[in-house]
Amino acid sequence: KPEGKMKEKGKKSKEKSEEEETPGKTRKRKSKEEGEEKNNKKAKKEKKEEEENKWKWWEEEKKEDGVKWTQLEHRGPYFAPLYEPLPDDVQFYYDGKPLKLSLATEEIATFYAKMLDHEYTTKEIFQNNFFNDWRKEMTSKEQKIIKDLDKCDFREIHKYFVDKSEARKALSKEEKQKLKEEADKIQEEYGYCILDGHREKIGNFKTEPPGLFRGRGDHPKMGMLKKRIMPEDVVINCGKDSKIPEPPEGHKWKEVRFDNTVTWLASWTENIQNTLKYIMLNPSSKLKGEKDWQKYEVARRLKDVVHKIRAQYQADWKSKEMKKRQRAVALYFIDKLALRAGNEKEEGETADTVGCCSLRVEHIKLHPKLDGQEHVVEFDFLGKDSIRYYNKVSVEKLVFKNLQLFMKNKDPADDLFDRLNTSILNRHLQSLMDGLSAKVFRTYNASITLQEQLKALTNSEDNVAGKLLSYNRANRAVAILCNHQRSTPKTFEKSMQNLQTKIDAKKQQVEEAQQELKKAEDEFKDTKDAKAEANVEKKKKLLKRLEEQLAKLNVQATDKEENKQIALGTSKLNYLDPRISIAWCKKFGVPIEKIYNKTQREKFAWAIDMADEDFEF
DNA sequence: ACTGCTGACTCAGAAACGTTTGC
DNA sequence: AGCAAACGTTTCTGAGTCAGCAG
Repeated sequence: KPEGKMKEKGKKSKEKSEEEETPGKTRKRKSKEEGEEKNNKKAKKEKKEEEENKWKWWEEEKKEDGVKWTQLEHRGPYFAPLYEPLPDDVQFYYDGKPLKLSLATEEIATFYAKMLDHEYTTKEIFQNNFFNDWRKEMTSKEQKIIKDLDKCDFREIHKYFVDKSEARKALSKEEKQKLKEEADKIQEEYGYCILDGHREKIGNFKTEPPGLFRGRGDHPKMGMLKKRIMPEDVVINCGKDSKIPEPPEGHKWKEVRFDNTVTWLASWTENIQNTLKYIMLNPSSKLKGEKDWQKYEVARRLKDVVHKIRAQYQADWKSKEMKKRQRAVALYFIDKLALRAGNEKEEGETADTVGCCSLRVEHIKLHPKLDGQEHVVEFDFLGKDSIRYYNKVSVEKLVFKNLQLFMKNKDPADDLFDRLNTSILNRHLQSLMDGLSAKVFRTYNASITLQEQLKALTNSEDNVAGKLLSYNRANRAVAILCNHQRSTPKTFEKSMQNLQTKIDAKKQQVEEAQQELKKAEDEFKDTKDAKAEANVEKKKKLLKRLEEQLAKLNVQATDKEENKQIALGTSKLNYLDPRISIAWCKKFGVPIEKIYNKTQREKFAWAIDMADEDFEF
């Protein structure tokens, strides 16, 4: 099979390139390699076997509509461990005096105590929500005593957990190994299911442990008590003919059903927002992979009609119907800026965040002229996960005029698109193309941007490191488009400095090597003997190596700086058609391992198997 | 046709964890 | 060689999207 050969080649070239990058580096690495030789053989054999066992579901016929599986068997969720009471010498203090708490009250106290050095616990909403919920679980005796959170002293409990986690870190290698083996055993038992005759990995097979709810951003429910999930809360879903999972001893399930039109294995209702939580499969599974593949196919279909759609919404900017105009401007934002759809949310139940359709007047500012540009819209709002979206965009004159119109006679807190919501918008989109909804534009624009950027930035003359920098830059362009942010890593400044120090040192080495080469060349000129000639060659090699190392460091520094506040992972995992990246790898001889780690390769196995270097999104 | 609500699914960054690197 | 810092990976679970249904 040509595909198989391709893969082998990729692997070999990877090993080779890694050797080249560390020429003659220390015996340590070598001896390590030799020592691993034995295991290597075994590992290779296992790898091969595993590869043959891999389920190539993408080569199979698809199931009829709505049916997700015919066989599903699993062990049910793995429940969070029960609460272990504190030792007697670890005490809670109220108003300066030690107070022995009932078991339930103590457990909740530990949730708070564990978070003591987190910023959350300083927030009033967090404290109030916590205290309210805590008091509900107290005995009436405790309720009479504990009336003021400020008089509660959790510090001893806090210290107990800090010490405990440090003790765990300090365990010996053997003890850690043992713990790991125990965890692996649980993973083996509960972490997999059988789906249509194949063993598939489950994504989250553990129930969420009880604790204090931590929302993102300014969440009105932060600090509330998240209750322990019991088997009696859990609905099991499995195949009719398969073995029904056993509930933990002395317990029963809330319900067992056999619904093969859904993909979840178990579910329960979470008590904070009263919404459902599910146990589902890992991204490497057929069920997830097939859906992922399909998502990109829908986005590729959009590619064929996007010009028509754009022409139409531009025409609609002049529509007589206000509703149509709003729809057309909103769609323009979604297309151009990759905004999310923006469903309405229940006020007071969640953090105040918006997407396109739920934008309010206060979230945009109109500048007829700004920094030499015309018709500038300044966006400033909190989006998903309370991540700030800030952008100044020059828009078409008609869009600008329409926005002025939409904002006329409105308060800052009024909806910008008062005649529009996501269901109107999506119904319209569905009528334009089967399967089209607002989020498809994000997928489409992300993927097409990657493809274009890769084309524009990659230089086939570059070495692998240089090509990877281009890849990262293309990836970064997408992350910026989708506003995928991260907090600047705490150690950023310092590690940047360290890198700079290394660069300076390397520069010096290069200079020295240059001088030495010069010296060697002079000597050769004088003596013309073979030894001197060999020396020249040696120095040349050294210089070349050092220069390469310096170049690599410089590339690293650039990459790091450009990346400090941008999260590449989300787009890589969720928005970029993996076949684009794989085609690029094959075309430019970059090993796939350089851009996708093991987990990612498992998730994208379908794409790795089917994409060749000619793939076009 | 719109409204509200629910269910099922994707997508999101932080934090925990494990491995590698550099001193 | 040994240890801590840095870095990459995995886990966790909250926050969205979107379709379908009842009224």
